[in-house]
Amino acid sequence: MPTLADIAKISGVGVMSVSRVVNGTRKVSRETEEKVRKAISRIGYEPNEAARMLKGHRARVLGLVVPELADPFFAICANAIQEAAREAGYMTLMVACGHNVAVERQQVELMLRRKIAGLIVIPSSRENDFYSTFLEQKVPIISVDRPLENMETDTLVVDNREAAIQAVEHLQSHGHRNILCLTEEEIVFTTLERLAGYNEAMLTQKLQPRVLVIGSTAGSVRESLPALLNSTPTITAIFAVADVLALEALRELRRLKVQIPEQIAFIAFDDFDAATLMTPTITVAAQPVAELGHTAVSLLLERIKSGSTDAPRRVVLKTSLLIRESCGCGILAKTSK
Amino acid sequence: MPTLADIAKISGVGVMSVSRVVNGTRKVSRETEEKVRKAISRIGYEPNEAARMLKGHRARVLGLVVPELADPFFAICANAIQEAAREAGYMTLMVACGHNVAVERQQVELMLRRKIAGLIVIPSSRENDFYSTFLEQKVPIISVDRPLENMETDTLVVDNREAAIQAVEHLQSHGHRNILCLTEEEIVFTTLERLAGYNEAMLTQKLQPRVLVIGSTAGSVRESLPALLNSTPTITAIFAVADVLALEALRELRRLKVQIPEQIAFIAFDDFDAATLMTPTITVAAQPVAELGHTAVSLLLERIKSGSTDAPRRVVLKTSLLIRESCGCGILAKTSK
DNA sequence: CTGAAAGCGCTAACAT
DNA sequence: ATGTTAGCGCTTTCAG
Repeated sequence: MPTLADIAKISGVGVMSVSRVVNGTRKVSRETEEKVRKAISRIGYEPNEAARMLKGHRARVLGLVVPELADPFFAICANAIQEAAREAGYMTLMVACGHNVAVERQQVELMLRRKIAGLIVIPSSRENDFYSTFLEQKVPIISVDRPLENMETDTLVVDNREAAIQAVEHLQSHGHRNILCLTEEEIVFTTLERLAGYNEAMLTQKLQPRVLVIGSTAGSVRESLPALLNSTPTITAIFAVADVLALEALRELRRLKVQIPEQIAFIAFDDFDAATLMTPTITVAAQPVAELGHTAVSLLLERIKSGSTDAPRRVVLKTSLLIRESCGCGILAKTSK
Repeated sequence: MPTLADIAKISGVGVMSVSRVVNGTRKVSRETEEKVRKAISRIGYEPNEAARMLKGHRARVLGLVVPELADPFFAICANAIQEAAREAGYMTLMVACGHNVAVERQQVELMLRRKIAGLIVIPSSRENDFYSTFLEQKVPIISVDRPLENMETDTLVVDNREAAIQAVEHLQSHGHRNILCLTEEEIVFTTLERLAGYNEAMLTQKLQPRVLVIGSTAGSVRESLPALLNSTPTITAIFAVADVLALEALRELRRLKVQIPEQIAFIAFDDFDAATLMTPTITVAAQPVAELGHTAVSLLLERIKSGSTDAPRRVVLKTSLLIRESCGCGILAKTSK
């Protein structure tokens, strides 16, 4: 693999001329450019990025840390991020840390050593002290979907609370008063916000919030849901704060032969594939996932280019309630309960 | 950001001693090690990977090229790859090229400049001449899911043909003789193999293959499927060679109020989420997606470590037919047709 | 076991 | 417009 110097020797010009031709940094005479191009195309040449970076420059690389890629939300978001980064001339160093903070901490340090220009992170947990090293080195960070608490970084989230309120109010508009909120054990920011929205919407209408916390084990829904459905007063609607929860619950309701939306109306978070395939189709609060990714890159690049250390920004994207059948909208003769 | 030399100065030892402590390369006396560690923890130190690489070493980085991440198959595969790479001490430079060869070509060259140690690729097209540069520079490649044609690289695929045969034979065992194969316009390797398997299974039983090619536009199924279902002889079963096709077809069948499996039995490729959520649940030919990812990394690392240029290997993983309801297995009184 | 020197491939900063 | 020089931060090499 030939170096700049090799090309210089062959084409009979100085190294800097070659460098200038390769990078288009400054004017070079027609003929030297010709000579250099000829030499390059003859023996081939690939600039060595490592050498370039030694001059103190940062790599044209963005770091991306997500909890995992198997989850469509993260995957679609990562896809959009990669795409946007690429279009801006950056490569993407990606880590799926398996929801594991130890891995997150270690990999993030490795990214720093590789001199990434900036970092986009969907934090796996509340623990995030290790990101301070980035700020010390003036490497900008943006957190997506969940904030990095107590960190002076840009943040991009969706309006989870408002989305939950919308969903619950919609169920209420169908006459439901006993609405169950299905939430998860692991306390992540988004879940809490949605739960808060649920509570707010219920209390505003002076309704009693009823929350079922689902453990992380697969059979967890199966254990707890049936009993709850038979309790008094009878639950007539369910709001699930995450798609995984919704899927499990729907499987269980299906097994119990519960009619949706007649016996139980249902609204879930996230517009998962199956939502339009099931009978009935599922009404969901949809997040602008790809937009989240693109926006994250824009915000980050802005910081990188300007080098500004102004007060961190918090950008909030809107969700949209996709009304389908499971909320009861498909049913013509809906009697109020 | 302090350098090795800084640490050396502070701790009052030579740079090489510092280097040796940091890398654990060779024996260092207790006390120098002590001094160095102290200095490091006092002012902090992060090795500069770029400088390390200048000595001709390749980066501990694997390249990963996939068509996109929004598709769960690629996402789960990428997830497994990242995980396995990380566990082996490699970072992952990832590109989702949007099924676009031009992007693939360009990004792959950038990876080369970054001195990646090896490349894992799910090719977006048949065009792949640009990968030859890697082989020239002795950077190993492994192609996953689809082979790199005419390239001397390791390949990891699943047995698509056999999977299709299994699926079609299963439908035949239910008495179906008029089985429609739903396939896509874009001619990718996997699709062709599955189609070939379908044809083989049909011809073996002296049955007439019937293939419907679905265009890439969303409404394509809606246009062509209804007419076909009314044609003679009546189709009684469908085999869809990809999950996207299956989803579209299932949506359409649902709209047409076609009973599955009574009127039409159905088997699809890929174990998509919705398969267990729909009514009926969908029988599928499932690929070992995560295993595909892990195996790819193992094979690649083997090459990287050994540096061997032996004949390329082709590893074939088995699929499994997950029998659920849509094939007709749930129906007790199944009359042969 | 330790240190000094050379140089990896490139570019910023000066020369010319 | 072009060439020359001096490093960037590290490790390989060779001497102590």
